[in-house]
Amino acid sequence: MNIPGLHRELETMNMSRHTFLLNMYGAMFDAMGPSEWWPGQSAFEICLGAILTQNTSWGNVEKAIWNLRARDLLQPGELFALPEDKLAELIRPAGYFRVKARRVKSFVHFLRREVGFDIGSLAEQDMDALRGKLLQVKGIGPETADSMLLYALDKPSFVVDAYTARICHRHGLVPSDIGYDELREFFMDVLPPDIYLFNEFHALFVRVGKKWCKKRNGLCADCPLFSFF
DNA sequence: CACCAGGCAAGTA
DNA sequence: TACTTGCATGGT
Repeated sequence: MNIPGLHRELETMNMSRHTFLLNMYGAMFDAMGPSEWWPGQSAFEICLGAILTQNTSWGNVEKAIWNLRARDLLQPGELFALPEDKLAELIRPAGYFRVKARRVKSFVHFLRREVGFDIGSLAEQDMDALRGKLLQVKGIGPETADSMLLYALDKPSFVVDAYTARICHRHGLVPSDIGYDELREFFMDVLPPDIYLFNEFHALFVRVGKKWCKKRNGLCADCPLFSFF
């Protein structure tokens, strides 16, 4: 893949993109240790969290999930039966609660017609075909779909998010306006489709980004990736 | 007070 | 197709 605006040619550093990315991964892992993502006790809970955390801090999502857990509602059938306005009130702390109630509803409707609420059997489907189906569900965009595929369904789909784009752009690897699918391919084109690698890579980007790559920040000398600038 | 958080869909031109 | 806007709570 040729990316216009790429202002760091890794080849001139006598290094392949494959090697460079794995070195970044190693530096982050050495500094942060394993992430043990995604938090959640079931595949369905992970999918739910993927919707609830859209543009929202995880702490707020935890409160919403706790509300559902306390009522034993962390199952697709239970949420299918729950009126949308009741669901909205329970997930209020996660923000955008009316929008997200609708999105959760559309997801459990998808589960019912696709696999009869048996989320485990989703994992038997081909990854690309399943990704296409998830993207047709209103409220599931590319990041949410890939999070579900990787963290809930054990599919090697690389998850890209705002931190991934920000970090890669600051390191001169990609243009700032790169699209989601292009950035995903930037990784998937050269990395082995390894579930553990993809899991940790995304988690480490988020953890490192939260700590050292906030929107306003410039370069931080204590960032584990500082030597990659 | 302003700004941000593990996005997405719908509306507009 | 390419931009813009609404959604909303809670932490810093």
